[in-house]
Amino acid sequence: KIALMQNKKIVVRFPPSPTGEWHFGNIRTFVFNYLFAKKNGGEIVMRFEDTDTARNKEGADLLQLDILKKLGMDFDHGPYYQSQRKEIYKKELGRIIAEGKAYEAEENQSGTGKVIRLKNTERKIMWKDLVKGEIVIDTSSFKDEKGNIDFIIARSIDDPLYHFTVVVDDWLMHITHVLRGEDHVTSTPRHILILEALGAPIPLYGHMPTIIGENKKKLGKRNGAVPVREYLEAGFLPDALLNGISLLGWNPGGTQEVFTREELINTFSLERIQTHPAIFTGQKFDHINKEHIKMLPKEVIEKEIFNHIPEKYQTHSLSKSLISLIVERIYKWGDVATLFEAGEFEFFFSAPTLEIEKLLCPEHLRKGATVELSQIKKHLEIVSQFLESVEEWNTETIKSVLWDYATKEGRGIVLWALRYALSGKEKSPDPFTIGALIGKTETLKRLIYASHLI
RNA sequence: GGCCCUAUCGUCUAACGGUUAGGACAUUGCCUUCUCAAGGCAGUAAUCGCGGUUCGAUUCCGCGUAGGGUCACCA
Repeated sequence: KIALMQNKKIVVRFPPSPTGEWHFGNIRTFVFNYLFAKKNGGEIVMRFEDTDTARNKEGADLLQLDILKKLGMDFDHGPYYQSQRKEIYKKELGRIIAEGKAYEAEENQSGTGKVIRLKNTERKIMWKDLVKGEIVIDTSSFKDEKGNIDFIIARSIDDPLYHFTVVVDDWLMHITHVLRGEDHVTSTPRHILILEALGAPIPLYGHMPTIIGENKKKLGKRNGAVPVREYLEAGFLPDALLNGISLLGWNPGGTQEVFTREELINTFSLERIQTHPAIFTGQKFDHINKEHIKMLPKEVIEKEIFNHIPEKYQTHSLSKSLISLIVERIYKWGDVATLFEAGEFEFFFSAPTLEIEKLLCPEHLRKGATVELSQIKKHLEIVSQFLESVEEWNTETIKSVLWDYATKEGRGIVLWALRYALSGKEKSPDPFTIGALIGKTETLKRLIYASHLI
């Protein structure tokens, strides 16, 4: 708010460590930064915090950047790498030492050198957190086991630690809003102290609640943290993912739950971020994704589905006709292949194997009538005769020629037998649709085969 | 354990002192020209506990309980 009043351009940052993959815990922080910046015409700085070279993972930065790109989350500055900014930290560190605000201390964990500490006094530090409200923390809580309140900001003049580098960068990169996870709440007073020593302005802080796993522990590599990449690979839409992630710990107040990217940006506000942790289950993601699929143009849906049909079926002329059947059975593109792999549509491509008894419909569909295989045989033969006469072969004509007969003889009985004869499955699309798709010749062939079985 | 934060259906959440505590996902049942899918309708399900303040508390306060975060020469 203050920044807005000063008419200062909003600048946020996203500072991941290149130590692993995005999961829903850490990506959510960036999503909120992204939405906040876009909503307010601000800018985003991308900055890798890679000063702990031992923890860095080769290529993690590129993978993180790639995911961001796939999600359509762009940034305006960077990516910067802290490992390439050591001279800057050295200069600032040297300055505050010279000014007497920090000092070299003799002690050292390994006993082989010095360490740099920031001078500190016991006092209360307060800031108005953008999501949590006013927070007061006493610096005396920084005391180490020896009672030393001066905390370490660098291993040496050439080797600054996280608290120092973040603060210097946030200052030099003109960050106005530091929006980060709740795990940084207790380090905020340290940052303010360093900022004061530096003579730098203090940005606005906002700390979002943690996302926890089903065991109520912080989401992490070892705790249910599914990589966002896997969701992308499973065929979730980027905008749907953004929608689902946003709803984890934020909502605009009404009953709307499906939002386009634009709607998300327009309605986003820090005030409506939740103050308690949210459990990540991924439960709503399927549903949200389906809703997003429905918003897509018909041609796009058809194209995507076709592209996800396993190759060996793609070449078959039937594949395109199956699309309308597929669309209502999937939540995400990856489900298309799953459907085929599970053999759900196998009968469209080759005649099914049948078990005679299954031609009889289940008890509860018979409406009290007794059914025998000999009757089924007769039904199948008569149905074949009806179909024989159909000239224009499609779902409607097939249905109309059979409907009265099925109604008279018992729809459950006749249609079940017909459908099973065509599909070999207890659960499948309706027999008229199947018949229309596989063609008159194939339909009659399967019916005759089934009746000969009896 | 110290310090900080939090507490509404199974889950995500709405209700800025007065509601039959709302929605969504999931779940259950029914309907929808046999099954499945899709769609429609309906149902089950929550204010952590105890004290205050108040005519009236989900809402404000205190205590308790529970959960989260953090206490590095990691970030």
